[in-house]
Amino acid sequence: MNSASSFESSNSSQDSSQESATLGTIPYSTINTMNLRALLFDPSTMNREEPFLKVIEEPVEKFRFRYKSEMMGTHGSILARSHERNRRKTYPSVQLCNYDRPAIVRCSLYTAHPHEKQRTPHTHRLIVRAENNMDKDDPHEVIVSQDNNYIAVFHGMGIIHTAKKNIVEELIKKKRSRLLEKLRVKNVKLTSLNTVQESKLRQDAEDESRKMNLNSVSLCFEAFYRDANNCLQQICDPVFSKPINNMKSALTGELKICRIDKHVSTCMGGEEVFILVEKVGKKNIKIKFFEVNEDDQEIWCDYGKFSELDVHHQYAIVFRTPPYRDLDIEKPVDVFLQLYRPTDGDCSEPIKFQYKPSEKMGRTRKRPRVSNENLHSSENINFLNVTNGTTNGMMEIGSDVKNGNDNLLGEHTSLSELLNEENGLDSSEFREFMNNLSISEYMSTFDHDLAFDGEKSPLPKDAVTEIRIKEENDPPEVKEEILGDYELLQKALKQINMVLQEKLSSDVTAKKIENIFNMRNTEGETALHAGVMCGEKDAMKLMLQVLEKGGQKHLINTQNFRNETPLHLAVLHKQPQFVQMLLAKGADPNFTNSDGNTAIHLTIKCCHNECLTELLDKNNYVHNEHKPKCNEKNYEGQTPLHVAAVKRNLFAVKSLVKSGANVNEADSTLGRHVLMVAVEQSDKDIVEYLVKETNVDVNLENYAGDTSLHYACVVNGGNAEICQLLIDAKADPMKANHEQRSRAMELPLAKPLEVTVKEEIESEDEFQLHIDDDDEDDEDDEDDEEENGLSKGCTSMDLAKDNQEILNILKQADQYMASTLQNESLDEVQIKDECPSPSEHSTVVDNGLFDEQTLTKLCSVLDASNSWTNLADLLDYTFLVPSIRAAISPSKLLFNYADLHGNVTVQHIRNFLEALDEKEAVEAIDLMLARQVANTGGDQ
DNA sequence: GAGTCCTTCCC
DNA sequence: CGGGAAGGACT
Repeated sequence: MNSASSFESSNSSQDSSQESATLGTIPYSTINTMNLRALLFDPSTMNREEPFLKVIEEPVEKFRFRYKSEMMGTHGSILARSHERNRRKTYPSVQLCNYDRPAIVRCSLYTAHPHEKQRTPHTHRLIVRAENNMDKDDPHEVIVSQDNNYIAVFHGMGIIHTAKKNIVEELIKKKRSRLLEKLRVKNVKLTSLNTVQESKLRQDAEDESRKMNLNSVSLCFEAFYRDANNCLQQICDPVFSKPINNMKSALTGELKICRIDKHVSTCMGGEEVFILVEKVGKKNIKIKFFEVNEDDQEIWCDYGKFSELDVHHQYAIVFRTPPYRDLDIEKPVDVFLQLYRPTDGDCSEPIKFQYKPSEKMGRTRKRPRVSNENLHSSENINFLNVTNGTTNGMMEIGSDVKNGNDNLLGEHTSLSELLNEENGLDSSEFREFMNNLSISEYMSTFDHDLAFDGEKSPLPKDAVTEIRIKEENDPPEVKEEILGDYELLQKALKQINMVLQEKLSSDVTAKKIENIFNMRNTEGETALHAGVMCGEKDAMKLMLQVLEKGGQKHLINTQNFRNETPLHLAVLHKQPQFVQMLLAKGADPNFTNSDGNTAIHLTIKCCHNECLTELLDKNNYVHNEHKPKCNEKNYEGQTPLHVAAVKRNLFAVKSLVKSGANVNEADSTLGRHVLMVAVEQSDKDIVEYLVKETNVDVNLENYAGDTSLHYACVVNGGNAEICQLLIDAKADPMKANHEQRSRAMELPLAKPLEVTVKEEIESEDEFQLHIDDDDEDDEDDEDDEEENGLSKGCTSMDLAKDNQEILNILKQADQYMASTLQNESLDEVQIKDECPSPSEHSTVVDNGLFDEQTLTKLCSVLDASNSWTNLADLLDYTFLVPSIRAAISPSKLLFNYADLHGNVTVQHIRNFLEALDEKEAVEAIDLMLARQVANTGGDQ
């Protein structure tokens, strides 16, 4: 394509008559635009063309630029791209076409600017190693002729990375020799440049050096012949190779995920994932999740959720997974995850990631969930059958029930009797409870269902697989230990019944009961867990009573292998009545499961507000020595409030706050408090509730020094509504985080090659602006720094600088703060020694420039006359003008800016206004100064 | 003064 | 060759 473009450009300057001449015998009129291109590339027409250069072998895309100091020894040379495909070494080559005499083809190093017209010699050196171990600089020349088919091959070239300090000198050297050569064509004797030319050269070199991309170069090929004066005459336009990029540069560097802390997420998304990455720019990186079909076509994609505040330096990103496209998947789905750089579209190698079905919280297996309504559904009874595994088991239960003598719990009367024995389980309360308990009814239902449905009914799939897996995996001798939920429950009830029948002494009974509640299934669960799982309300009542009366209340908190207590399971299965029942019998709500979650955490994770209400209801704790703790952190470091905010559950947030949860508690992973989490979730309602109805501290910062406002400015591109809420709650937009400001990080990492000239210029301006900002910061002296901690880091204002809407909101706070600052510390007006103003009474900006009266006056005058724009110019705040123009009072914003950001004195402003001939304004300031002198004098 | 970037050095 | 890192320079 290079040859094509140069070819076309060489033609494009010619008018049509020449063009038809160029095309030889073909009459111009017969050539339409469609076949013009084809004609030009037709070999038969080509040899009638003007000479041109054609790149035959492009150089490799990436090559290591070495510093001079690295150049001892050999380091390989620039090969051609084709070398990557075939094994033989090939080198960048060009062919001179349409030329029939020997010629010189030259290769030198140029910038890789996207527009060829703007390419200039590059400051790096293109060298070829010579015999004496000396390096010869470009240009490199090769003679072409018929002998080599007019092909120039450039081998053995390397690129020396010119050190920063030498860039300008190196450029001047190159430009000088080129200019001399050019001038010699007209004036053979010329040996040096005049002063004007030299200084122009230096100026150009300095300009170019500033914007030169040091990590991308291009080879420039030119063709010459020697004229009678031995001067080089150009044969045709130069052509350029495709860019060669510096392999070692961090800026064009490879995107890479080095490590990830988890590679599975539920399909609901929202899970926090940490990745370590090779250097990225926080403003120029995305995390892409995508799925491909069998044909490797992308069928779904979404992006990890994070803000620039979640990019740790340039090497780690903490993000939340996006939800998968289908939230009801039954099986895990494999997807991929990769880094994506928007500016150049570059991607890292994808790594595997898996979405798993959204599970019943805390459960890895699916179990049939039983609610009271379908308590005795045939499905569940069938499950029981299967659990028993054998007909034998079925028979056992069936016979138990039919045979009234050695029964489970037998019938009502015998049960009542049993309970009346002097076993320590006797009490009127318990008797009453048992009288209300229809065990026989409960059992007969069992009987009925068993007899009725028997083994005929289809079994629930999950139950079957679950059991089979167990049986296959477990050795036969422990088979009898494998108990399903129902089986376990049955066994426990049976044994309880037996114990109660046996009329033993109370301590033996206690021992036996303890044994019963130490029976575990394969999940490490007791009959209590099983009772919850099965939704057996009556059985639960019985068991809890037995435990209580037997004095083994602690067993109510027995944990399964995931450290879940029956209470955990009650909330996981969204059974508020069990929660209440368990709490009433003394269950401890503060046990944590293996993820460190209390029942409160879990119920919020499950979004079950009824259970939460029960957990937090004081009435449930009347006889319970354990009170719920609302500020406990799980192993993710979250308090229940954090979870509630993540789940965007306003009800839970409110309930927790009312129950004494601390709204200012930080999580232990990032130091986020609830407000910040709510902001991260863009949950306006929770934010509003927190700022308006709780004692939340809006200016709390996380470990990184970010406040909620920082987040509000950047999450999802910034949320104006939430910013407004925070600002109204007195959030401080000038509070800086702990980030170090580094210019390099603010520059786009890699510029797309397609970038237009205009864009380049614009970004240059932006760069300039940053420098200005920084300079201001540098001049904002240490006093400022110590007083406000403002000097370093990034403020919300900084983060919002690309979002006009939010910027305007933050500016309101500026106004507010300016006025409070003033009211609070008007009498502490500082006088600065180093202040350049001759006036002793120049006030320092951070105490407010003007009193209210004066400010109002100034604003009305300057807004009316529009002189505020001129003042902005004089104060060097020209860049502010467009953003504050639309404000009700631009002057006020200007003064606020000057007050908080600049080191402008009242005297400066006064003098500028005088220069602008704003007499009324000057007068107002003078009046104010006079008042201040009077006040100060009075005080002393 | 720490965090980055640049350059040199080394294997 | 290509990767890594030390150490100085630069914000």
